[in-house]
Amino acid sequence: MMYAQIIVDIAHSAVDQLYTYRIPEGMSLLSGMRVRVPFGSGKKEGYVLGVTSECSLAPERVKNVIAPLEDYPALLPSLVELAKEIAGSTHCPLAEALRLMLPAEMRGARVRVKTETVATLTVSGVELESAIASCGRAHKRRLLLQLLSDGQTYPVSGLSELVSDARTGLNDLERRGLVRLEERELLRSPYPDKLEQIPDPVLTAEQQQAMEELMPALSCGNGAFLLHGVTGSGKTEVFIRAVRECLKQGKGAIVLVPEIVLTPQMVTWFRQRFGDTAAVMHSRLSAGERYDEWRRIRRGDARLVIGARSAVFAPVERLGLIVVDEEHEQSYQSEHFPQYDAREIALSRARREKAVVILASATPSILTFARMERGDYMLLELPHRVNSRPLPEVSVVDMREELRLGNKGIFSQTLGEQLENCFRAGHQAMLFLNRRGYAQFVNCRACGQAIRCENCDVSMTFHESDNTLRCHWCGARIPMPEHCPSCGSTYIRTCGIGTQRVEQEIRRIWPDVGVLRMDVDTTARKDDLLNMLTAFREHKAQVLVGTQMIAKGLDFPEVTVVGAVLADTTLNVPDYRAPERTFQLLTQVAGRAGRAQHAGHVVIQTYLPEHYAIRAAAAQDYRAFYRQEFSRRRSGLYPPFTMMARLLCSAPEAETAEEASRELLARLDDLRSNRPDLKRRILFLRQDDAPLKRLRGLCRAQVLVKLLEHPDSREIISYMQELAEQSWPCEVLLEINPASLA
DNA sequence: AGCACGCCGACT
DNA sequence: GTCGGCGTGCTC
Repeated sequence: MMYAQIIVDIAHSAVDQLYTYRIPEGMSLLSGMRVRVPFGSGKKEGYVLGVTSECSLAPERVKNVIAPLEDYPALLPSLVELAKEIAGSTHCPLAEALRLMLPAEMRGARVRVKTETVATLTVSGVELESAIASCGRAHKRRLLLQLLSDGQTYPVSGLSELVSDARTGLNDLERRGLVRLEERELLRSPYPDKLEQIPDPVLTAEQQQAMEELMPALSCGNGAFLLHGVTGSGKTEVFIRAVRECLKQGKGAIVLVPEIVLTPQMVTWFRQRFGDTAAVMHSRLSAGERYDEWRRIRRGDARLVIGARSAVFAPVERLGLIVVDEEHEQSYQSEHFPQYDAREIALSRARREKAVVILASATPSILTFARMERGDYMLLELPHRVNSRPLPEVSVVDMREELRLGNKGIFSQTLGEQLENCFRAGHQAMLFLNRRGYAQFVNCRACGQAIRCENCDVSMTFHESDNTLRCHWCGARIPMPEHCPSCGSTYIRTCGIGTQRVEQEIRRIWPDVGVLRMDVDTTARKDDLLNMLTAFREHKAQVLVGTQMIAKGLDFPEVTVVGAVLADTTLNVPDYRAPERTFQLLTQVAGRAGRAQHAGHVVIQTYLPEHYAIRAAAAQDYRAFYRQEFSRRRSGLYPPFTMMARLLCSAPEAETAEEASRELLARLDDLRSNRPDLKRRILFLRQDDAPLKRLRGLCRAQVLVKLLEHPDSREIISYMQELAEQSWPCEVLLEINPASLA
């Protein structure tokens, strides 16, 4: 008798264990298969993690597996191991981690295999001739036989377009044994169009050098690389060659991009070079598309996968390479549970499966560059743009000076002139401002209060389009009031600028120039974003105004002027990563200029022209920025030297959250007093309100712990995890180095 | 996650 | 006396 060790697909710690089921006679189960099993009073889906002939349980307690859900193991062994690692490190139930490995719609059988009927001729030569001759007045049947006479298989739907009611004729021909009709699986492809193939460009000496360093690693199947190349240096060409080498060796590859919008562009680049082998994986595919793409990959029909962070779990066997493009992007960190970081997963998966990892960026994250310096990654550098195109010329404009000269507008004289010249020459421009809406906030000149959201502890942003105030945290909107809600005065005004204001200003100064604005307000629907990018690429507008959405890796050859309308918006965020984000954003934005034949101009407007992040970005000097930022992190005790852990308590009543957080603080304080060895790893421990005291109607209190980056700190984190999992009168969430400390 | 069992309050 | 609240505990 055989038994299966099964994880039931319930993401709850109470059932996070292996259950033993009997495999009935005649059923063959393999490790990795999904099954239906009786559980408690009902039926559940489960994952077979092992098959044994032993069973230590009393036989009457063991139930039978009902049936496998697929006839193949949906989970690759290496991905099961990866799931175990994620479950262990993020303290989530194994079922939850296993779910990451499958398209969501596969669970609960919410999606079906789509099929079509296809027809093939079963006869040829003389037999076919006589069959055609015997058709007599049945013209349609003769025509069908002639259409099929090349021996190829054709879908019935296609034949129906040429011959009306083809199905009737084909049914008759099948009865007579001339044609075989069968059901064939149909794959819903997100990018069905065929693309023209383009030849390989000649590699630059730097690209060649990078390939030479990559080749031995690709052959022996291990190694992690940091590909640091300035914007426009042709990093993509290096991945394309590395992927090709990998496929040539019969191995598979995964290319991660930070944003779903960047996938079509990347897919096009790859498909232009190797046809339709690439599969796409990201959360915006339709259920059917995602399932079909997943199956193409699982069956080995697609060995190259391109996608956003979830694609790191694609079921690619014999994986040879994982590329993480724009490695520094925040979006590789998952915001929902389990909170994984696709970069770390890529490194771990690659190590396990003997694959190469390439982390690529023009502005590597401080953490990645520090690891490279420590020897974790090999450095590949592309310090020059392809075809010796110069980096764009960057000017920094001091907006204080501008004000002193009497310019109260949002464009400095320099930016104004650049835009004017650009428009006159018929070129395109991009204006970047990391704040959507019309104004940053609205305040009352009588009482000085800014208007705040009822649910969240933040000031609301004015949206001119519908004369509303909106909360950018919870999405609440209220009509723009005429009186101050606190003192009733009518002296309320808008402060600061947002993308809407920039758009309006362009329309005012250059009424004939076409403007497109891209931010979450204009790209709400599924295809808005892609449509706008296409429109801009096709020159349907001359200026693109946008938030960081427009900064990332997009390639618009006609853009010659790029303006950062107010660089300080990202710098003034109270977060230790603000300088890093600002530098990355400005460098990326600047890199959008002058990518083709025309030289580019970049104007950075700021009230802080002396700041090292702005200076380094203007000089396009990554290493200068890295050196300063690294020493600031060390002296200020920020990551990667330390880690921040937070227990966040949220409850409808402030009192509940506060009490819980005080109790949590007390427990951690006990740990600190009882364990002198751990005490020195704790840099600080404090309880207070979260910076956003109220969010979406919940009151939030927190316990913040700053720890030295040291193995001992693991134990403290584990203890905090245990605390979080205990039952509290409110929700308690543990976050490690959270992306935002709001 | 579900569903059972179990111990205390107001209802035909 | 019973119906029903949701607290604790188990599911191969």
